[in-house]
Amino acid sequence: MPRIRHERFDCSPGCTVEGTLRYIDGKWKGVVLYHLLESTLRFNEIRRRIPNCTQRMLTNQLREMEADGLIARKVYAEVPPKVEYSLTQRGKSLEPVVTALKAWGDANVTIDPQRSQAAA
Amino acid sequence: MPRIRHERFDCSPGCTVEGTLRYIDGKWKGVVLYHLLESTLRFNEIRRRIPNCTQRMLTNQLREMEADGLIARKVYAEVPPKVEYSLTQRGKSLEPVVTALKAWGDANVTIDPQRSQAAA
DNA sequence: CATGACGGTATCCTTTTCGACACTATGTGC
DNA sequence: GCACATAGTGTCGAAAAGGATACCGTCATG
Repeated sequence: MPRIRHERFDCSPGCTVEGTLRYIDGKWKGVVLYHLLESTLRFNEIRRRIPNCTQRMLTNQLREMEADGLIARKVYAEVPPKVEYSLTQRGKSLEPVVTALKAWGDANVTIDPQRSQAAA
Repeated sequence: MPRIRHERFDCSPGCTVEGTLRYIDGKWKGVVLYHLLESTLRFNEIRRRIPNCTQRMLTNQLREMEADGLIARKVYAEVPPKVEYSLTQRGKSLEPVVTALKAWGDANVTIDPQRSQAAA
C-alpha cells in the first residue's frame, strides 16, 4: 500500500514549504508531474519516458498523486486496457513550482552521465 | 554518516526537476532553507525554530546542505561554542524555488493542528 | 499454440530514513 | 560540586521507501 505521505506537517508555524515538498517528493513524482504538464499520457507512455522507474513504483506514485488530487485517472473500458493520466486543476497549479525547480536544476544541477553510469 | 543523497540523477533526459528535488528534499531542509533565507542563524536558533526536529537530524541536514554548497558554516573559536549558518550564493539562488513552494503551500496545504496533534 | 501489448498486483527483500536516547567538552553561574 | 548552555557525536532500532521479479486477464498477431 502506498501509504499517504504528508501525515504530519508539524514543522514550525507557517512552514507550508515542507507541506508542498511532501506532495512532490517521492522518487519519480517530479518527473511525472513534468511530463504530465506537457500532455495527458497513457500509463505506458509515462513508463517509456522514465525507463528507470519500475512499473510498481510508477503505479505507486501515480496512485499517491491521484489520492492527493494532483492527477486524474481515466479508464477506458476497451479491450486493450487504456488508462489516461492528466493533471487536475490542483496539479496544474503546481506548474510554477515545477518550473522553478527545473530552472534551478538547469542552472545548478550537473547531470553527469559518466557518474550515473558508474553508480549503476 | 549523512550519506550524500542525489547520487543518481538517472531520470529521463532533461529532468533536472528531480535533481533539484534531491537537494531540498530530506525531512527538514525546506524549513531550514526557509529560515536561513531570512537571516543567518546559530545552531540552536534554528533548533528552536523547528522544535520537532531532533538535534541529530538537524546536524545531518545541515551537513548535507553544507556538502551541497548550499549553506556556509562559520565556527567561532569561543568558549561557549558558537556556530553560524548562512546561505551561500548557491543557496540564495534557491529563493525562487522556496518561494514557489511556499506560495503553493499557502494556497493548497491545509495545516490541520488537530491532525498534527493527533498524529503526535 | 505461443507471444506480445496493455495496465496493472502481489510478494519479497534490501536500503535509507529518521526518531529516541545517551554521551562528549568547556566555561559560567549558583 | 552541580546544573546549564553551547554544538555537537554515536549507537540502536523501527519503519518506510524503493527495487526485483513474477503473476493476472484479455485480445490480436504470427
